[in-house]
Amino acid sequence: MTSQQRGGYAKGDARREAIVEVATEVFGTLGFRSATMLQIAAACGISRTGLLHHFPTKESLLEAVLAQRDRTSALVVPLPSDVADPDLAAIERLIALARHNASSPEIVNLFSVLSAEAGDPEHPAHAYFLERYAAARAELAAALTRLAARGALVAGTDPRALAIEIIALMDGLQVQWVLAPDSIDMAAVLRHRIQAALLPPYVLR
Amino acid sequence: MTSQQRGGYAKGDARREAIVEVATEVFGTLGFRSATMLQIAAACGISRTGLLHHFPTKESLLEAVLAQRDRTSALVVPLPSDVADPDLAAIERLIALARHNASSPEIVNLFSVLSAEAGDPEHPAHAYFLERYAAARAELAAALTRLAARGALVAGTDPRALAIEIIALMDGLQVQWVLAPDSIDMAAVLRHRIQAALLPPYVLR
DNA sequence: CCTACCGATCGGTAGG
DNA sequence: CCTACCGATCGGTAGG
Repeated sequence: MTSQQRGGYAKGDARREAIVEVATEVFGTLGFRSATMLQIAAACGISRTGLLHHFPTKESLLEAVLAQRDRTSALVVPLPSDVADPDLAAIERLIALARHNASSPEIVNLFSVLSAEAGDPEHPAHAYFLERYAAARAELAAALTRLAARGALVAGTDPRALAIEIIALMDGLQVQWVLAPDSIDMAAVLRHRIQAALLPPYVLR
Repeated sequence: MTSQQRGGYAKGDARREAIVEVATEVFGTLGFRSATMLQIAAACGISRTGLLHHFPTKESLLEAVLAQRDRTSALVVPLPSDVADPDLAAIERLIALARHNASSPEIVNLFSVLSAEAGDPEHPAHAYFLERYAAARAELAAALTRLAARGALVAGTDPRALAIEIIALMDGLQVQWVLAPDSIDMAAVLRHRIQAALLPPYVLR
């Protein structure tokens, strides 16, 4: 027991956070299945069994990585509290997220690789992504439905179909962007598509 | 080469084709790195060393899988020779391909998983997908440019940006479709998006 | 956090 | 010199 801090876990927590960051990069590069605990431990500067002290299984480390992403993605692109139009703001957050992702290749890699890998029902993150996409479709469709009710969308727009399309566009742009970052402006393409669905005077930032 | 010829390799060729089909499914489910030669061999009903007789390395098997996909994708959705409008037909082929893919989950899995995995520069299929996407963007952009010159596209459409968007849409729809096939109509969403870029009297089949 | 281990399995190659 | 494999085993590494 060190006595630098009384009864706290600051040192262990900091180590865990550092491990989760390294694991995010390794899982993003190699996928969950191909990544090994030894590689992650080495990148952390600890032994494999040392790593297993903090995360007893490879799956528990994956859970921590996904939970950390869910926590921080809400923080990096916060919803302003003083917005005049919450539905429009929800859509602008998607564009801001795409813009932010373009400066975080390791996060884009992570979701691009894991979401594809998780198509296999046996994959440990299968349920996570199933729920994640269902929730994303439902939330975005709800916001678009409210916008349609106000006459903000072009006539004949199906909110649910547009929600599926926008989410697909974000994911597909990431695949191309990972391969050729300089050729793809994710935020610009996304913004252009969504703006095309809006009627004047609605303009995206 | 037919299978009736004297002194031919009909038996070996048939075996190789069967192996490539099995490998397509295994690589599509687990990705290249996580799939093992033993799993593929077992699924073929031969030994691992028997498999290595036909494909001396795992990478050579991946090459054969990708080459086979390139060959057959041109066959499943052929370009009709009597089309009045080749540029429009090229775009209709994309929709036909999406429709065809919805009945071939193993092919969708393969490209969804491999294209994400190949974002890593160390991945053996990295160069393949780099060239594949660059070529796809260039070809589609060229067709769209010709359509724009004829006044077939809505004013202000950037052919290259639209090409990137359409390809991203196809890829992103596949990710969602693999997770929830019944919730996603890939061909319908794709057709709707492309139709929205066309001016009357241009109508997609 | 480490050393010391386990049952099994990895991609690839030997001779027959 | 060709094909289509086999059982056994190489040196290393997997997750736990």
